[in-house]
Amino acid sequence: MGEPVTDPSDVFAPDCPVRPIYGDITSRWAMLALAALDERPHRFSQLAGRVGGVSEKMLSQTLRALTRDGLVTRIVTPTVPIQVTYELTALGTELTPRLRSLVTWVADHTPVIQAAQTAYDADPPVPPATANRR
Amino acid sequence: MGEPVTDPSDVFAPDCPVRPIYGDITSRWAMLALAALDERPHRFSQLAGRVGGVSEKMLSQTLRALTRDGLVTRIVTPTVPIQVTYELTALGTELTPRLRSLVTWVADHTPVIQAAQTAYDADPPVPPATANRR
DNA sequence: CTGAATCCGGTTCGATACTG
DNA sequence: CAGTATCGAACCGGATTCAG
Repeated sequence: MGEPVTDPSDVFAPDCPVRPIYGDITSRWAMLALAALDERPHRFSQLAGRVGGVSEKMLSQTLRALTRDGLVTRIVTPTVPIQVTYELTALGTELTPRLRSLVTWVADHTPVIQAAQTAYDADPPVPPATANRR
Repeated sequence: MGEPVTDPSDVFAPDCPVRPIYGDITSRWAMLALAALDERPHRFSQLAGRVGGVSEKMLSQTLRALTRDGLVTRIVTPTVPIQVTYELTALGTELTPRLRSLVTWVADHTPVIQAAQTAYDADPPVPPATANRR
């Protein structure tokens, strides 16, 4: 009966609660939004401008997820037109250094990694042998 | 002419080379594969068993990307049946601590974050007020 | 200005079957 | 054992449109 069905605290378990949260945090735009907010609070449109390539939809969606996770605060100033500012919460501030550490590492090693990619692409291991040589 | 079109070294630039690499590394299964390999080398089927919920296709695809990035080594032992072992490269070993730091943080704060989610869901900000109150 | 809602094509994902 | 081929299902993400 009481087996090691799946320990919720085990990241390797399919239903580990850490997975979805990790997904929120490492998502394509979340990393950039958090990096921007780590510099200083931003308004929606400022973020949209800072995070190159993001659509309003994705930005909105990303910010909502981060706000829901308690990493970002959404502050509405009832001016007219209305104004909304986003800033990191204490929790968010605690997280960003680790995220930055990761991003920085990747940035620092990008040349090496790109070299590895080029080498790999130049001589693809186990090439499409099975692929129909039409 | 020569404007600050987009600085490749700027993560906020849409074409920053760091983005795709970052994507490889933080992808849903990459994090788990790297975590497993950080413990010790694994064979394909061992990884498939360790990483709960991953399909062979995704595992294969993930490992190929990591290998291409120079983070993982693929070692083929021509026994019969053939045997393939994956292990971290020096580069990969350098990366995993930062990844672990991130995962550990999330794991440690999962309760708090889940509480935030629950609170958020209980009282959705700007609820469908506009939604037709028929 | 700040988003939410909708439409919708393209990509990704997972399950299964099959090959070397 | 270690993957690849295939196919339908699910999700992602952009453009557009509209409301508060």
